[in-house]
Amino acid sequence: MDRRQKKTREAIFRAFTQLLAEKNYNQIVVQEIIDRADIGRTTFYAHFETKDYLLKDLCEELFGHIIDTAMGLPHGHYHYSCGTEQDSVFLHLLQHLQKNDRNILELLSSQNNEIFLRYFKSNLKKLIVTQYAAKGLLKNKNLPEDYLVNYVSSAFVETVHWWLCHKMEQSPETITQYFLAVMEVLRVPESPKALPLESATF
Amino acid sequence: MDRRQKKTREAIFRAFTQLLAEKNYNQIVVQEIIDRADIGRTTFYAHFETKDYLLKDLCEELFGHIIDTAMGLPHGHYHYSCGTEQDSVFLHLLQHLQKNDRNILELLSSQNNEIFLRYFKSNLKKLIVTQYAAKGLLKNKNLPEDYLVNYVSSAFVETVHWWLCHKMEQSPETITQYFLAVMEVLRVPESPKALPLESATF
DNA sequence: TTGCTACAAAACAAGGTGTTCTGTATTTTT
DNA sequence: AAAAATACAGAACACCTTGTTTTGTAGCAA
Repeated sequence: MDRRQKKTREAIFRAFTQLLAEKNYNQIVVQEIIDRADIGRTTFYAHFETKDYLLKDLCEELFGHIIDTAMGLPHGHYHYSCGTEQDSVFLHLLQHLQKNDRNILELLSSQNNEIFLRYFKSNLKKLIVTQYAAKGLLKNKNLPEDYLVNYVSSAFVETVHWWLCHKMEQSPETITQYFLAVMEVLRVPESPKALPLESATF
Repeated sequence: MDRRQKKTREAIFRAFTQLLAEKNYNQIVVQEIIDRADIGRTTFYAHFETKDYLLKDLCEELFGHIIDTAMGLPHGHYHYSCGTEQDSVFLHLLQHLQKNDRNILELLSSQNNEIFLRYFKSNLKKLIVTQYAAKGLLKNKNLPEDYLVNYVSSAFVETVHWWLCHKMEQSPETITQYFLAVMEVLRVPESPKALPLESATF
């Protein structure tokens, strides 16, 4: 790829990312991106058709990268047993996030977080499907499989969101424990018969 | 309230709701709302400062109404036990949705569903806090309470979303069962010691 | 009736969008 | 190295949307 193209593209991404961390997506105007990236108006439109496509491309780069890395992990043997969830894909994702690769945390914590959490969830679903559902690991005679795929993805993304709202004070291990705790229901497809009601009673 | 004001306000809401069911929120321009509501430009701005405030007011009317109704239910005694979850607030919410009061389903199913699901979740959180958390029903020694509030709210909204995506083919009772199934973990704050791993192994 | 209020219509400036044109610099091809 | 292709800058543009202002009319309430 032409060195000029690459530089321009990166300048646009950088400017856009900065702006997204500062203000609402809807309030960002193309001219601001152009000014901050210090490029010509024509150049921007030569690279991206609209602001929406720019966002799409940015997200694909960001989450594609994170998820692909997680997918590349040795898999198929993520066992949950108290204290030894070291090789969970989820723990790995959290650790990856903590590193703040490509300043993704600024985006996930900004006022635009819903946009990015949506992309995150969308990519995570693909991961859940290929890593778990496709291997029959999400079979449950009481619940539809796609309901569970959506459930697991949402729960994880919401866990990440909660973590970010708490300024990531907890360790990735602690957060993984929280998540696995609410996922525990997946381990026992049969309703437990007579367990003591100790907390919530719906 | 002046009869004219009321009529205008309703005409704007009606036009806006129609447009939201048809196209993306960002692509709706004020002039379209004005044209469809058949009012003067000045009149619109006399009622709503911006399109965003219009959306906010609409959502407050819609979800405030639904949640308030649910809050008005006799509460404090929603017990889960197989087959008798008839008086769950959640079941009641689903039944209320099914009635499609104020055409809320069109909005929740439209391409703008994320906007409305967000408002839904926000109001639902308040309900969860006042109906459950404030009464100590969400205490769990392993998980923070606000984590659980967010978890329950998200899980329910995602369940509703899943239901809508499946054209609401299942009965509210079935959906309530799905939801309560994944909420089951809240009933047993202690990790079960040695249950057989039958399905997912994270 | 007398105000008061809501509304309509038209015009307006300001600002954003996406395109076109011209000319220059950089990269790639021959 | 020369030639051709490509990426870019800058300016101008037609067009659209926004939110306000102005003027005049009709409905409502005291």
